[in-house]
Amino acid sequence: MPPSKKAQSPSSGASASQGMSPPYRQGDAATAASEAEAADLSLSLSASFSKAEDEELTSLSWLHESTDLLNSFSHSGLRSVSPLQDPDGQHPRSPSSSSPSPDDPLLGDPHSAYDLAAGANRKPPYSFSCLIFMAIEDAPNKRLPVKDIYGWILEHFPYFASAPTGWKNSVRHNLSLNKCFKKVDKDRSQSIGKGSLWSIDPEYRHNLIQALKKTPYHPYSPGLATPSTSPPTLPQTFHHSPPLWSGSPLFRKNGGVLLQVPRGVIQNGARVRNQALFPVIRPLPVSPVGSRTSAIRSSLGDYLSRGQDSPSRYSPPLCSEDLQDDHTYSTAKSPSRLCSPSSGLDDDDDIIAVEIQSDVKPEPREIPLDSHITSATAAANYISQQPLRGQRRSSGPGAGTLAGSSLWTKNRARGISDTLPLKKRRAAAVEKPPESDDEEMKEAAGSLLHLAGVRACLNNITNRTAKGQKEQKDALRN
DNA sequence: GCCGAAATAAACATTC
DNA sequence: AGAATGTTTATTTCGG
Repeated sequence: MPPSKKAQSPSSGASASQGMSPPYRQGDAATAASEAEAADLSLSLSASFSKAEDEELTSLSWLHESTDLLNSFSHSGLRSVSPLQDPDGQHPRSPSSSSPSPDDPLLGDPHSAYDLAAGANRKPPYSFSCLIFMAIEDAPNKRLPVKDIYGWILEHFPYFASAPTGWKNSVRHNLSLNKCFKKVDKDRSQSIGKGSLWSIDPEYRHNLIQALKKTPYHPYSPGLATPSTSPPTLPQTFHHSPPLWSGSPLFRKNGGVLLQVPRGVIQNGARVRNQALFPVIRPLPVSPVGSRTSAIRSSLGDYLSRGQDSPSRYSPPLCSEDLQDDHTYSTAKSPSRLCSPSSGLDDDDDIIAVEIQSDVKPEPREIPLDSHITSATAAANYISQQPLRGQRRSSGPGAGTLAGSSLWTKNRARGISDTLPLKKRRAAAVEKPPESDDEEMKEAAGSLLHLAGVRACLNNITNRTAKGQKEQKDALRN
């Protein structure tokens, strides 16, 4: 395509994803909540998480309930923050390109981050994948034809009503390229007219949830403020915040008043301190934390202990705190993918965060914790399936990460059969052992398997005996 | 400057 | 036939 055409594109260069870098500013009254509040919250969270154990991941209800709880927490002395806006009102500013200004009218306004008025002319902060995910999740049957996905996006994001029509192409592009989405077999869904129904691949569902957790409006997105300049406000465990959207059960349950925005408008989930929605996040060893943090961590610790006591039970999706690994749901190779459908691993499988000790930065990685990943082979396989650096363009056409991670899969799949449809090739690729011969990756695999294998084995053992579990955990932490 | 992630554009195929 | 849908490739942008 001629570059000139690109230049003419009104939306070129203003991708939503790029606006998704944490455009937050931390509030200055975030330390107001009392110790007692933190303790209470801790207890409540524990109860909430305990309840979550009994729920299935097929529903986000556990998420929303926790959101509710933490929303109340957010009103107990923590100040809301808002995304920054470009002077043109189109895109959130990245923190790097802006300096906090006390005069910013958005600062502290809990409802201005992405409200109806702004939404009409501001590009949504959600990637297309997230938009599609939300649309499908909002559907009664969790499946939608493309046309209805358009409709949902239009309904909830007025921006697109006046946006160039290319966004529809992008939606279709995402649906096709993103392995998180899959077409419903048309045999079972006839009479919907042209096209197919699209649904979320359960295998990648938590990846999408993780993507949503990266809503740019989350005030404590890692890129927001450096720890040195920001007093400890929220616990580390509050690092990711799934947004609420109008169709979410919680939002509905509260009659749309939960977050006090007009019904039908996408809610800025960042205003909700619901970090602990993902209770199996294992807090990393970080710099000194406040008592609130400690309280939450204590709560999480309890949850973790209980969760490991019953490993077969539900365990909410883990969110790695590693910014790189977790940067997108697609790059974070789905742990379940690791074990592939044939392994029987599903969303209910336990996942552990492997904490790689580093003087510079901890790099937890998601490793499925089940019988399939307790061996060095499994860990090595996990590593070997990671996309190799430098393969991006040379390995073939790619459209980014959604596309990019599937890119790797696809390219591998392509070697299997160029004649099969893309997604069938993917499926075939999953069954085929990885062919990575990259020595560097093997070395990395060795390193990681040591960490992952040791930990996974430990956990496996501890799953058998509650007593052993506690001891192993202690040993692990030491 | 490189890389990753995502958006965007477009060509082409398929389906209705 | 034409529009909608689906797939694929190429390119661009921007933050890290």
